Amino acid sequence: MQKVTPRRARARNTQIVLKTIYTDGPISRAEISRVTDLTPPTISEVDSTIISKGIVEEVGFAPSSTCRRAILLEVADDSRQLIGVDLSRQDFRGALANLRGQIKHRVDLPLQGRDGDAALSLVYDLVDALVESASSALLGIGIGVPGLVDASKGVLHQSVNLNWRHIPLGKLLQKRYNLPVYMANDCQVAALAVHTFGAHTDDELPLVVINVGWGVGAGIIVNGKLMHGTPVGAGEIGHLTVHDNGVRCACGNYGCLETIASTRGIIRRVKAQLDGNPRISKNEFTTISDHIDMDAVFQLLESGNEDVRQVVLETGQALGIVAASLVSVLGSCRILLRGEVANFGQLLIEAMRDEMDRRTLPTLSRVSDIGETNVGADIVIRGASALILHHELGVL
Amino acid sequence: MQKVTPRRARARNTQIVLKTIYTDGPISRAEISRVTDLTPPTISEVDSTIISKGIVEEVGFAPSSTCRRAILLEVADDSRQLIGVDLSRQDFRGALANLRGQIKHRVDLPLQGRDGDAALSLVYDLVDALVESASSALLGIGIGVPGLVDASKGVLHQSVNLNWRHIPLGKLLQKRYNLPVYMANDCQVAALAVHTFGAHTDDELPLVVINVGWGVGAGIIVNGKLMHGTPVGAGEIGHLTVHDNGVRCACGNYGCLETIASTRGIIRRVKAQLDGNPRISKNEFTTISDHIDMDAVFQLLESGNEDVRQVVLETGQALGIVAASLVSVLGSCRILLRGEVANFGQLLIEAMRDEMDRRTLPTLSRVSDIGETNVGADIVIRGASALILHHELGVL
DNA sequence: ACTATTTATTAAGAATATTAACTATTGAAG
DNA sequence: CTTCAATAGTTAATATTCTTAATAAATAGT
Repeated sequence: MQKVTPRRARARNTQIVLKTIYTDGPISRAEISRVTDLTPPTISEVDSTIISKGIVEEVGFAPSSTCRRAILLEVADDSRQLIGVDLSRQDFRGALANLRGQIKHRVDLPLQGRDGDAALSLVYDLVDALVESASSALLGIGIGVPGLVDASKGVLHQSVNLNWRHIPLGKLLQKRYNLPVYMANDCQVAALAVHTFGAHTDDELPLVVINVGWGVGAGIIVNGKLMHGTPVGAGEIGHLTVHDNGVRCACGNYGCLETIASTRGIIRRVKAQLDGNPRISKNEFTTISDHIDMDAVFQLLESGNEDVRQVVLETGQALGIVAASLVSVLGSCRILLRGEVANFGQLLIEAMRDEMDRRTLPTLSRVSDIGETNVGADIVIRGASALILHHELGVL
Repeated sequence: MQKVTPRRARARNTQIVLKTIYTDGPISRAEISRVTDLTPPTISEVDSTIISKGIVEEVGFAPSSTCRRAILLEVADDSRQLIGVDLSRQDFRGALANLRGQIKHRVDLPLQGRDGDAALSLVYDLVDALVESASSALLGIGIGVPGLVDASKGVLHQSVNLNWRHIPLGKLLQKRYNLPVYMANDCQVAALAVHTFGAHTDDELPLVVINVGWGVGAGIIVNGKLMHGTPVGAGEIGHLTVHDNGVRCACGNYGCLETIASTRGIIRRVKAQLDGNPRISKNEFTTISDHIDMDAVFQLLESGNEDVRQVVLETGQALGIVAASLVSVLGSCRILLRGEVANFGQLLIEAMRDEMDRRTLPTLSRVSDIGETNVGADIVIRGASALILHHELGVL
């Protein structure tokens, strides 16, 4: 708990005003006053400071009748830039985004198998290039990274693929660039992107974004705040057991969600199905089942292959089991899928929904939702930049 | 988001000071200043107001050498009273508690099958009696009630046994007694009791209190705050499926946790085991298996009955499945059992632990904890009074 | 008695939000 | 064209609060 000084009080009220302009703008001072319950003089004072900083600008007049026209204020979207970094792929990606999370400049650096210090130095290269290209003042650096992240300390405890352990990435970058640095797990950051830039309207339900890729993880937002876990580990659903007698997982247990609902798991099962079912070998994509990748799986599904359909349904069931857990713990929530697997569309989602309904209190599942994310491919980069928005401007 | 006025800033800082005295007291003004980072004049000012209100008092001097002795401040435990009400039992119970949650006066009113308006009027009788008996100023009314509660609106949406639906209990009581009223689900309130009055030291891990009684529910506290669900439903784990081909549950699904890990479920299974195993009928407690209750189950277990032991292990496994879900969603956490079932002790807990370990990421389960609550029989009453402490005084 | 040291209070100063008064703008009515 | 009602926005004065700086108080050792 932090004490409240007049300065902090002002900072907080400024955040409230800024958020109001960000979400409701263009908006007049008088209207801000009504919405926030702050008095007009305070609004004027606060506005004059954020206008002088260039974050907000006057953009014209509101139409009016029988009285003075109101001056409309709007956030100057390009007055600041955010550096969003996505370290969850085979290539390190980063971008400069504006205050709306719109990407202005992109940098991709192929990882080419690097890990450890070499990978770290690639992060520096990436951010160097972005800082170099910035066309307006930088508000900070946001990072989405796979693995266990202690967001409050800026420490990446474990990232298997990068062979990083207990890297104080936050401090390292903060010192090098002298900018605020915020980091979180890539799944969490993706959830933040949906929450901040997504098209959903109701802010009520807890939001869960499940990422199904090489591994499986979830980002959870409750009451507009990211659940980090204390200190780490919220949303680590990939190793929840979903098949009592399933295959062995790298974690040592059996039947983890990742063994079923991950690109690896799906491809493995499709292969197994096809191998046991030689008639399929006529299909051009699968003459040698070793060549199967997710694209091949999608095409097989589209061509009406029943084996693949079964695999997709199984995947949905596995995800449905976990969805039931999420709903039981968090209460009714909105669950969104992300990753290549989302391309399975309604077939997957309906299987998931059925399984969830079967496994959880009807009262809760009835008001819960399952769908796909609508943010697009840059979801992690944009989520990472949203981290900065949240912390620096208090926007949402 | 609420604007910050000087008045609110002061209120917040007062809360910080009060909390410091509550948790660290007896403590001197100078020490409070160091801990909270507020300056000595502010501390003096704030203290003088809460001392004049009687909530805090000077209780002597700190031993000192070579300098002026510090005056120690302490919360006047009995300067205010809290009304805590537990509506989750067959009799309605309530009590007057002091600021430490120590119970000063108790009222029990047998429900005798009443429900609906008759039950509501019994609540009035209960609170009437408590208000009557109050020996110092009342800070508010806290209520723990079974069912789905919208805490922010004070509405009880559903309480099956009481046959209540959408009762605005908060408003009703607030009007009748003109006191602040806070309510939450009985399981949530129990978690709050553990968090506020329990003996655990680290405030880090999320805390989950699982109540196993006629039904099963959990209260979840993350970062010192109760998760309510939005608007309701967090911790409703009773109807998470744990047996794929289990028995039918009242909720319409099959194999819910409640069908296994509840007093009903346990007694049902013990009966079934004994019925299929006639040699046991020699046992005096079970000559007619219809007479079995939880006491009989405990005695059978103590006498080394293998069937009952199996039932307990199964119960632990079912709870372990749910524990795995909790840990996967929330991250590592401390899970405490409460209710009659906790009497099974280590046998149950170890079964639960084993199953959880088998079903969740070792990194997370390793730093998670399973145990029993240490608050005692009045846990709901005390938790309900803790609700008032939190909201009115900001203590924890 | 004097001093060093810590505690606590008092007095003055700076920041902030509020109230009340005032100016500015706009379309419509006279 | 002037006046008026209504709303937007600013200015000046006031109150609250936290902070800094100065002051008083207490205590054990010298």
